[in-house]
Amino acid sequence: MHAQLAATSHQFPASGTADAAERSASLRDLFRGQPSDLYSAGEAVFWEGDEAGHIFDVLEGVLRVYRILPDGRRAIMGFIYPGDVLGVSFQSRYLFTAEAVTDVRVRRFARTRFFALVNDTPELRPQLIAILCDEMSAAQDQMLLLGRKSAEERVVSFLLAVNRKNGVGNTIDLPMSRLDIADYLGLTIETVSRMLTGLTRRGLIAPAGRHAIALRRLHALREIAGGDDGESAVAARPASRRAVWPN
Amino acid sequence: MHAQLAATSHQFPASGTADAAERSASLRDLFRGQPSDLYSAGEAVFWEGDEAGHIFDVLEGVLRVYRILPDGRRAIMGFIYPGDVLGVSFQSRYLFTAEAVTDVRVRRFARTRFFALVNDTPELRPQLIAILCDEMSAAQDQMLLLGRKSAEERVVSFLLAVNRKNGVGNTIDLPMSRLDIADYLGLTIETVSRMLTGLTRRGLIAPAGRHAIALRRLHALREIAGGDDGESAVAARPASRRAVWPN
DNA sequence: CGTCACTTTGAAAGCTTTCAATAGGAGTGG
DNA sequence: CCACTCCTATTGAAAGCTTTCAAAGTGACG
Repeated sequence: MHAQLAATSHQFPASGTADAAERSASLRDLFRGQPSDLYSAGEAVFWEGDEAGHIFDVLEGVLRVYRILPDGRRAIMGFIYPGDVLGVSFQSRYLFTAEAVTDVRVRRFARTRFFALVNDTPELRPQLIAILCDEMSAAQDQMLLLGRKSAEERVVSFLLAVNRKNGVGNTIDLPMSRLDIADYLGLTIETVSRMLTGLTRRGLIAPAGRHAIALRRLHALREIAGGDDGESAVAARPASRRAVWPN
Repeated sequence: MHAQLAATSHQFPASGTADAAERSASLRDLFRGQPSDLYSAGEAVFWEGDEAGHIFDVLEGVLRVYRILPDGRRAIMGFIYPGDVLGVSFQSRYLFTAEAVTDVRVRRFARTRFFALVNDTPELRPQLIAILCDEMSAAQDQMLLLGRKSAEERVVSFLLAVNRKNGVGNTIDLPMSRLDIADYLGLTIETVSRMLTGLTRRGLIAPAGRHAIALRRLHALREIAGGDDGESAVAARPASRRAVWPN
């Protein structure tokens, strides 16, 4: 349930699961009617340090958001999927660069107007807080991963997170390159590759081409991942995405 | 300016620097009149997974907030200082344990009532968003540190962050143990110790007892830290803590 | 002043990275 | 439609940084 991949975004529940109150005024409805922009794979949507002019609703495609150290080392803070809202956790400037991994379609909304509207709409305010809390939760999962997990645990955690967020029946799509994955997990491409090879050899996963992997033994994988988040945690916290401001 | 240490808290400007608008209704004013609770060093204020009943204003002392993997590995998500507000980024449950590093005095406020009040007070709403954005910013700094910095860079980044947040003339107080620092930086106590020894040998720092360190050559230290955040970034983003909702 | 916990230091081991080369795929042009 | 080229991914071997294991040193506290 916790959007581990989306360090800086929030995925709303599928429309079918929204209750009446939420359906009547969802944050993402604000983007309805906004013109949609296209970005080709590799293009930047905005740059770290830019004036934070807009907030984005991702309709199609996947983005990576990252920061870079002066000497060029890159750390990817998260991958943004369709249904995520990108850019809510900024004040005046973007804290990272957002780049299209695949071709991407987004709707843009002026940040100023976005906050003004949310501020004026009582039903939307808790949703904004919920987004930010989800982002913090994902960021903390990632800090735990980066600070205390082994290479294999990181890779498996990543695969499971992708499966939760975007998986279709235990097969996951990985549109990003190995370098992207490595920079997200604090590893090198070689290490990521070796871990995937090892998991394959043990029959835990089955790569299908470069950008798809079938997860074979979810239970074993979850055990490897560390078990700190994921299904078990979800079971323990079923309502975590619901109302924040208890009206 | 970004509160790198406070992964889950927000430090308000000193009262003297607050402008008129902020002074009239600061978020922390909500805690005025609340009874203050004392926790001895080592005591937990709340536990990960607990129902998130309260939000805390830290008056004195330092806290550590952490998560633990099933096998016992610990990752400290941040240290909370006086002036920080703890617990705003939770939905229904606490995402981590908060424990007193030193004796601590806090004011408690029911989370439900806190959000209700903020929701009903237009001047406070942007402040809440600002807190959450600052937390995200700190979390991202930490992800960059954990994912892409060397042991020495991590230790120096930490020292500089403490100096920015709590330093008095280039001398910093480190109330937490080496184990706490290690678990915060994704290292071991031995590595932290070795890095401090190395920095001392090179004349970059001068330990004064176990829990205080004088920073000798700030410029050189900043260079080691990686230069991604800190003073330079502050210079480039002077107004980042100010208004969020552009009224 | 002694004990206990924390910190520092040393040496060896281990995991990940680095450097290097091979393999595999996608896209392009003939 | 196939061959060629380039980019990405995988694999191998050695190096390096951090950890682990162990022991000595230091400081706080009773």
